[in-house]
Amino acid sequence: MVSSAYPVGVDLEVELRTHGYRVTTARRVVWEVLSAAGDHLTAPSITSRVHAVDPSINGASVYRALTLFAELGLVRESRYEDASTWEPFHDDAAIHLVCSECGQVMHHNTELVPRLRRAIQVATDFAPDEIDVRVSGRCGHCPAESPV
Amino acid sequence: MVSSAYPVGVDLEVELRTHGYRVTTARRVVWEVLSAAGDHLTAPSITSRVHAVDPSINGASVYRALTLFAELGLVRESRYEDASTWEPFHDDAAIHLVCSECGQVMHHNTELVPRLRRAIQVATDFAPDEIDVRVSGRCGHCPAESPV
DNA sequence: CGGCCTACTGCAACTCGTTCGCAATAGCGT
DNA sequence: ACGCTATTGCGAACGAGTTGCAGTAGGCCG
Repeated sequence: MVSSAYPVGVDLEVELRTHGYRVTTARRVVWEVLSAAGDHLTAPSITSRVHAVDPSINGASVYRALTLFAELGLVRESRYEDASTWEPFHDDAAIHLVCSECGQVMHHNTELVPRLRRAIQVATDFAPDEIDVRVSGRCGHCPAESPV
Repeated sequence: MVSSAYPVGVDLEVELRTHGYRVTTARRVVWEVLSAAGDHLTAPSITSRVHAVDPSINGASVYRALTLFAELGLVRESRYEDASTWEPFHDDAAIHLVCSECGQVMHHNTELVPRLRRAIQVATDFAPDEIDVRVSGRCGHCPAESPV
């Protein structure tokens, strides 16, 4: 809820320069929007927030910045419903609770995720890389729907 | 691998008639494709397989059939990468192992999923509905990539 | 078995998120 | 400050998915 509540701990400028990329206004603004939100944002909503800050930044550049950040491992893209969402990178153990009423996405850390990883390694010949857990349901702030 | 390896156990005609829908060629063919594959299929690939059987079936009808099946709870839609995929419905306990080499999607059942559900109920005020677990990694048939 | 009603389909145009090519612009090393 | 070139803005293009409409074909009824 609070801005920058995210344990980002990443200095964008350093990150970019280290990899030989330029620090530009577009990239800086997109990064600000992302880390201020902390949460999942769809690309279109990122674009409009970016425009609120600086309308001269083109939508295509927002996509390009997001793609670059993803390559650098600074953000993660995932698909919810009919749009892709982006959020600052956080580790696997955080699972996503998506409220089907209000659309809010919450995070929850559980020891069961690393355990799941181990279970897969033991039970199958599949070598797990990323684990993405997404739970749909109803959050505490949304009223239970009346029975049909 | 084998056709209809899926424990579908659903008679499309009955299901449709019960709900007052007509049994049409388009719906039958889409259903055949889905249950023959058993696996995750993207809408475009479903469309092309449908066309292989009957080229006169329009793409729009494929989408309409899929949407209807989803409403009836016969298939489930989920988003992988940049396209939505559809598969015959199976219960939550099955998680998805997506090989990033060959793209193959496997299922794996684990007791940890119901446990995860309980853990969420206990630890949060979120009321979980569906749980979707997706693991990316490398399947047993794909060679390990050489170190960079 | 045949005919009618209307759910469903095929078609084509449309929306909308995302990408691309290219000329202009602005980082940043010197 | 200067110049090289990575990056941007723009507009056009793309592709998945949707929609309105007129024609077609399920399937109920007589």
